[in-house]
Amino acid sequence: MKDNTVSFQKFAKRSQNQKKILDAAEKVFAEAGFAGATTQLIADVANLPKANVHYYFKTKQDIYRQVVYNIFDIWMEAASAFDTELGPSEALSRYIDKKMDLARSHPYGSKVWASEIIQGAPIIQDYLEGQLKEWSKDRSKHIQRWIDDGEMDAIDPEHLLYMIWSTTQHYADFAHQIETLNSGEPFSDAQWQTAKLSVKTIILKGVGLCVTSNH
Amino acid sequence: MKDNTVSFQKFAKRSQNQKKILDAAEKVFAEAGFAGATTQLIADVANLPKANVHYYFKTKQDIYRQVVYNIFDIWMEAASAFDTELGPSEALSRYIDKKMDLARSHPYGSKVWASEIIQGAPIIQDYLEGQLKEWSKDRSKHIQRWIDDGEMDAIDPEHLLYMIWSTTQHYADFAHQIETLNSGEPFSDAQWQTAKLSVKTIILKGVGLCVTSNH
DNA sequence: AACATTACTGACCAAACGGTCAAGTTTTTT
DNA sequence: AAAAAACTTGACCGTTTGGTCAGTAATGTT
Repeated sequence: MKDNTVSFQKFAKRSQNQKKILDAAEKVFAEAGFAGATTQLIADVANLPKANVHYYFKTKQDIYRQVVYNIFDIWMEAASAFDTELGPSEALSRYIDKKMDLARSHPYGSKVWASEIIQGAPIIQDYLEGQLKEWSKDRSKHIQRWIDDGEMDAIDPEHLLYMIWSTTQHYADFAHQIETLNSGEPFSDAQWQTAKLSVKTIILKGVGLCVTSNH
Repeated sequence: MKDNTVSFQKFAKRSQNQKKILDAAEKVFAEAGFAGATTQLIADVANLPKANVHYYFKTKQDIYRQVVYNIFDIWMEAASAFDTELGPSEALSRYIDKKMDLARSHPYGSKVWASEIIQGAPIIQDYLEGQLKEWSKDRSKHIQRWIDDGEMDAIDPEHLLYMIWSTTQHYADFAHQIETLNSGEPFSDAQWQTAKLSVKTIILKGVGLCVTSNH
């Protein structure tokens, strides 16, 4: 059988094993840090022999790099929720919503990202200086325009962005602390709802806006 | 000479070397994580032979534990700035100020703390369940009282605390990212001032208060 | 001066690590 | 069916690690 189906299966197997490894690695890197993560543990979590992991990825750093890049892509895609065509209330509201959803759905990714930055971004410095810088300068300008148009309070745009990033990511990165203070229980759906609303309410009102509707 | 001076010197030498080691360790743990920090590097930064480090601390985990405990003490001391005898504006304002000052003066400590929580607090779980839980429940009650008395908006007190923690600590933990977005330069005095004011302004206004004065 | 305690350190070691490799199996292509 | 390519894996290896230890120096005590 030499039709496309076979080729697709071949591709699927490779890509499928790579995904298994990357998923396992994301969790292990998040819970142990780069140095504390062993290839053996990644292999165990992925349910593969260690040598097989090295068949798909040459080095531990290659796996790590791929994990961080994947996270970065997800962040950047979420960033498009910050649609400046909408008004400031709507744009900020949607962006915060999206970031809170990601904090819940991708906690490991957020943790790996946080650890990477804490340690001085030895791997993804180029992404910080490139895409992230560009994106944040661009959004800052839009926020400044809203301010100039009198649509919101005169707040330094970059600090507003930092506040949104830190607050939303806190629910992923510090989930363990929050869980401990929540009687050891993870947030329920209702608690996540409250969290999202609290964050949006404080930040929007804090810059002279108000929450428009609930997404 | 068998007076107190001698005993004090003896004590001073021991305590002085321990401090050298702990200061070095705080930096190394912050920049490499627990697993990535080697006792050799800690020794090098402390300017001591490795064997000497192990003379004062039995294991790497003992050093780490001490570092995290020291940080926790500093956080808790800062927490007293949240003086509930003052009104909500003054209390929150001072607390945010104090936390921002610590983000600037103790960035390594904040980073070690963040990494520890991210990895599930394997070492300091007892502190989370004890002192931190007690403190935050207590402050939450005070905030709730302010709300009940109509002194501020009805915001879930715990989420307000999380917002203060995440926002202030972000300036320490993500300092490298912020620096990159700031043309590779660390914040100047004026920029720190702006940061503090921005954070206070948004949060206080966000919960229906206003910044009282500048400390 | 003799003794005791504390401080210091180079050399060493077992364990764990990231990574390799040769020898196998399975799958795809011809 | 046979050759080629891709996948799988147990066994192995050089390096690095946290930690030990015996021996020495310095300091304090009598």
